[in-house]
Amino acid sequence: MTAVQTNTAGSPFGSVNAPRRSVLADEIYEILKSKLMDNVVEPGARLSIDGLSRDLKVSATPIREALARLESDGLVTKRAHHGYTAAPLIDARTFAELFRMRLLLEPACASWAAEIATPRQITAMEDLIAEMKTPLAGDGYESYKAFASQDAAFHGALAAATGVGLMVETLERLRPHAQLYRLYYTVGIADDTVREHERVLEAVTRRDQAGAAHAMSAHLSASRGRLAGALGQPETD
Amino acid sequence: MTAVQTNTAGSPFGSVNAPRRSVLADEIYEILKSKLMDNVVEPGARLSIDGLSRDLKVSATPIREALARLESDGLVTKRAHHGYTAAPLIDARTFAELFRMRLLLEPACASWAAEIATPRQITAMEDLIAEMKTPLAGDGYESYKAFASQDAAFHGALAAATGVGLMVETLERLRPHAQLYRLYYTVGIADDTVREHERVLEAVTRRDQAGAAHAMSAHLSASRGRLAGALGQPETD
DNA sequence: GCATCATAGATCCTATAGGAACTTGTAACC
DNA sequence: GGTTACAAGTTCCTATAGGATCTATGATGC
Repeated sequence: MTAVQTNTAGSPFGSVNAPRRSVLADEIYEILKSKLMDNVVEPGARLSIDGLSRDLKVSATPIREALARLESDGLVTKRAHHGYTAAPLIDARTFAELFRMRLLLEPACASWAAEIATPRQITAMEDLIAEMKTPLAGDGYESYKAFASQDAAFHGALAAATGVGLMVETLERLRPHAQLYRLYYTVGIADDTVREHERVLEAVTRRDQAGAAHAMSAHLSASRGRLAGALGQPETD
Repeated sequence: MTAVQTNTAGSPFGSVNAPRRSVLADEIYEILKSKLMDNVVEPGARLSIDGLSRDLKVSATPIREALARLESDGLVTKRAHHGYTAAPLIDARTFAELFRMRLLLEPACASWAAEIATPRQITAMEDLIAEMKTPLAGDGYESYKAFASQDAAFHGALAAATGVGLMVETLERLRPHAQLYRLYYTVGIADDTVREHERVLEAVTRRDQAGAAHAMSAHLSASRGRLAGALGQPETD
């Protein structure tokens, strides 16, 4: 945890001359959420309120609020009088549940998107796929993280193309990519993923709902198979 | 804490002699969550931190924490420097999305439960159905609330019977019954609901996965039709 | 050597105080 | 009558202080 005080104005969070559009607690929330999603804070790591207060040079109050929100988000766990801990790394059971839910939700998501996605949304998804084809710069860990981020962006854009806010929220809540991205490090980046995304988007583009659902189902099953090895378990089906 | 610790008669949180298993912020969270889920706090109502602090006779700190958690839960909304508001009543769009997601999730839920529900879990669901058949005591509003609570309990038990924690969480997060129960007041209590629950459970009991899914799908479609009138919109499909 | 107890330090939790921001009411002006 | 400016009151937000709880370490007794 490094100090955030980078501004000569004395405020940790930007110019004192600009009107505040958010409050400190919101900003702390975003900073901590980012660190948790990016695994800058390791899964299972202790999060000390006093420590964060010192590091971020703010009082405990906004820290507590931010952590309370993150608890409800499922990103941290809290034990009374003991403090907060970053949610643990995904285990085999959660992995299985996660893919089971994804295999229920995301083919339907693709099908719905095939029904009503706008040309603009489709173009945006094409751009995301093109971006995924660009060789990634940087060393191993960072490139896997970037890949996972692109992967997540494609799935997120597809959900948004359904126009069903509750689908977007439901998938966001599962946080598949934040939970799975570390597994990419073991199994490597898969060109297959990009091709599978392309097949999903082709079906969406030609308004083939069943095709989109099938392509997404195949993508998820393959993804599960690729990642399962990283968990030290063989694929079960 | 001195005021609460020495105040036996007026303590909002029970006996001062019992060891505290939770902290004040947790208890405030439960109290407020209960009031929001039960609509004791009206949808759209202002929630004043200072007001709650005075009413509950605690400082603003645990109030703020509890509200922060409830914001992430989706039960309240917050505007910086303006305060918190109870989440608004369900509108037609959210209603449509809610049933769309339920029709995706809950037939699968019933199917999964048909696969692995234990006899004990099935018996518990039978008990819940029997309870729903008991004529409800009390006046209109309270009986509709009780009915909605029983309805929710049956669906919750079914989700638990899948053994998939993420399914339980996902359905909990949608909070269908807390959002819909007010609509029961307009359309009345439906004996059909009980019969539909019975059909779902019969299929689960005989391990008929497709039958369970179909029965749940029929139940949700019928429920949607019954409740849609209360929204001032005709059923669209 | 092991178990128990006491102590110190760290951390968590809540109350309180003070400043910032917002809302409402009133007076002055056109 | 409508508009603008200002003041007062209310509420939100954060820092600080103090007490409660937990953890680790050392001392003592068996």
